[in-house]
Amino acid sequence: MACDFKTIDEKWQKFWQENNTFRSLPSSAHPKFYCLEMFPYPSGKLHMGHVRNYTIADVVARFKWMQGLNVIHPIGFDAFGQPAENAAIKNKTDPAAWTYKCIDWMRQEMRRLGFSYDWQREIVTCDANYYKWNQWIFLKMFERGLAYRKPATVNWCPSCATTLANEEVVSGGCWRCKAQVEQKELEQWFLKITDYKEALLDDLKLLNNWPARVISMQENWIGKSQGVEIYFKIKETGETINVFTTRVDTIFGATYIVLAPEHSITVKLKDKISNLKEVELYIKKAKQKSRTERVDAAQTKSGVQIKGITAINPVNNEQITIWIADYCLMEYGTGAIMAVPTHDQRDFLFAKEHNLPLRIVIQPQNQEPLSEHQLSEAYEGDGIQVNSGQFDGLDNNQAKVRIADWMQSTGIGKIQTHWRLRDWLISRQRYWGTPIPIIYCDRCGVVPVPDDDLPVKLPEKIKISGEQGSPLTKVKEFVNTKCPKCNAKALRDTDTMATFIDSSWYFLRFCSPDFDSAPFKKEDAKYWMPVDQYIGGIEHAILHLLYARFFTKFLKDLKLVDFSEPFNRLLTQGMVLKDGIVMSKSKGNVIDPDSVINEYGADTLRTFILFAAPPEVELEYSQRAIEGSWKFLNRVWTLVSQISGTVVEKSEKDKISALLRKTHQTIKKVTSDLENFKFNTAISSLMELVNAIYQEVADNKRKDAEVFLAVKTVVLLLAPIAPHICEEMWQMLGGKSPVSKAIWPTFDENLIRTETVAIIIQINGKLRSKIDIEVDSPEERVRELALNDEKIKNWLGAKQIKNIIVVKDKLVNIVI
RNA sequence: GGGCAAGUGGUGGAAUGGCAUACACGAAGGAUUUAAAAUCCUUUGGCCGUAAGGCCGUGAGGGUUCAACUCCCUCCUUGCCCACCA
Repeated sequence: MACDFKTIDEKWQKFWQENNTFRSLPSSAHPKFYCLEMFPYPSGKLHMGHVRNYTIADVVARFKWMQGLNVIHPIGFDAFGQPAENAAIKNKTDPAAWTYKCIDWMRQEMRRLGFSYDWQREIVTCDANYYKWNQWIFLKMFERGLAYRKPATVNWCPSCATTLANEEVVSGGCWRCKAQVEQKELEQWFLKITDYKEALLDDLKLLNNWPARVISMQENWIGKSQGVEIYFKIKETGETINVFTTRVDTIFGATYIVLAPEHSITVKLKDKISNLKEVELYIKKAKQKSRTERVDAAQTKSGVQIKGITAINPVNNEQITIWIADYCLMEYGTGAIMAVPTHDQRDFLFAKEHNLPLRIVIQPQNQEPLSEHQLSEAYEGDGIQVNSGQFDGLDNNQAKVRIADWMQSTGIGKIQTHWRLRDWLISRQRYWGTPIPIIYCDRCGVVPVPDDDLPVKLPEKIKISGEQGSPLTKVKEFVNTKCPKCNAKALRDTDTMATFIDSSWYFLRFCSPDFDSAPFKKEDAKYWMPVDQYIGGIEHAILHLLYARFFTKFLKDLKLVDFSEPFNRLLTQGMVLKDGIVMSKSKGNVIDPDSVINEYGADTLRTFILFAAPPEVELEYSQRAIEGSWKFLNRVWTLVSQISGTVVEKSEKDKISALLRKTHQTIKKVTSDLENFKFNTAISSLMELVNAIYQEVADNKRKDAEVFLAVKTVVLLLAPIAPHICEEMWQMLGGKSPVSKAIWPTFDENLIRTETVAIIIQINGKLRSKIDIEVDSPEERVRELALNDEKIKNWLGAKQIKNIIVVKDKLVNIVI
């Protein structure tokens, strides 16, 4: 009789819900375990990527429950964001209505997958009870000077009169109306994440249980680099241009200087520039380009020389030309670079384009010396200094240090540390987000909304057209207010916050979701935090994780938390593919999880997704493999059905049977596999145990205590993976309380140990024979047995034995 | 362009430096069935051989080692992330 997955799914989902099985409260009786997945954006339906993410987390949570830990496993919705606004424009509805509809749908799907959430902790970030605390944290940052305003450029569509996100700019045009996108400067709010750059970098060392590649991505993003700031004098005026370089060893090869179009020197020395018109035209054009356009690798090496002024290289007093090029960005370094075309590929291409001089200053060792006129690309490797004055003959890495010291002591440069990390721009000219709690008063200036007036509520049911700027600017009741200081007429900030703010501290809100006098209750956070296991996609490896770390450090400075890193252990799961490409709407290869659940049940989908690949790598969706998982679960089901009604017979006591040993081996293997997220091999070994039970029942017609134990063990070990049918089977086997809260089985090392062990015999490293011998046999005996083995004797013949290597209980290798 | 992964049967994938291909899918054969589905059992890396058995084999080429899918070097391919980041 095949298993009726659908009925069983519903029965147990109802049971868990009615019995609050996964409700978690602080308790000193058991150690806590905080299991968290990256909460979803409510876009409409769950996709396979969600299913994978949440299934992995669910197995971890259920496994920890069964191991007796006090587990917190919450879920919520990251509900603010542009898609809701766009959907509202398209369907002429309200973003709130659309969002809550999506949430209802997704919540239902999550229930249908049997996830063990504590639903009483659910949070939705577009709820004023949540975003109130975004505003509160923002104001705390404002008080401490960590939130500040400065002008910044945005992508601006002149025809829609609205700002565009980078992804809404499609090859230089607006995605909706195709109009040419402009760059517009606006006063915007920034958070001073750079104040925490050192801690953000240093504390990466504490994250031993994060994937190495996420650590290195964060390191690169923070981008600490040691280098030298070099002062180039302008011959004609005596002004100085500061240049930052990490390759000071190449300074003698600098043959020109490149400035960012925004560099102030062009304005300052206007009068001296002989081709001013040409220069100004270039600057104007460069400023119109979006950042992405400017950094587009396909772009030609455009640039223009500033005529009438020349720079002096301070190390050799050489006069060199000065250029402006849009590939040089003002935000990095000093907005000016020294160009060394022989040892930097970008400079090389630029120099070739504009016919600029080359000089080699580093010669590679152990190969033909390079020459300027034969160079086809820059040489960026190490070597020996040449054409470098008193530093000739030094190894370039040594020279780097010597030149830097020399520059510092002679005052032509200064050793400096540069960071790539910029402050975080959080203003969005959008409706569907947290209003920025700031009021502008003619008399008092920038005034923060007092704590007592929080939340600044987002006006509801307003018209959103996607045109004529931010919708909030047109809501008079919202914009017009009174200054909290002087009570005069004043205006609210009409921007909203970037949604990454919402996800930067939500893990703390889960600890006390209803608390109403602070973002979270200190004692609760102290009990539950930090997150023991965090699980999510690699696409969040940089921004989300960095912002969450930043917020945590800030909250520590506020003394609201006593730890500096929010996530102890991180798992980044791989993507779900179909036919070798990422499953996505745009590719049209999406499989709806719902349809799989309807046909095969939630447990089948869960088992498949865990079995098909290790969690960190890509997973290829396969209908056949779904059926395979379904077959396996049915096999287990059939076994339990057959055995559950029968009388248990006594088993022979005197010896440890193969089945009992296999049972204990499987407990050991599955336990360690689940600890290490090796779900695929955990399932394999469960399959092996099930196969072994089938053999016993078929061959020996056994239905004794050992068979019962083996079957019960399968149900327990499988419970985190396929919880619905395991609950049902557990009940069939006489379990009184839910298997979800049953005690995880333990193994007996004595039952695993065997008396004999198979030793492999190699000749010159190749397998030639095998023998069974007693465990712990002395080397002498192993050697003797190996040499007396018939097959080995044949192989050896009269050949001379050079050496024999014996690895205890494992192998003998005879070298001839 | 930079950084980081990965490359193993027809397919998804196993393998603390020690039996390569566990487990599963697919395929072939068999049992059961009036028949089919489902289920159960057997076989299944390639080549040679009736067989016993042998040889080859983890992207390519080198190296270290008694022994390499695993460690080192060079290269190729694919994927991901970041990107004129000085």
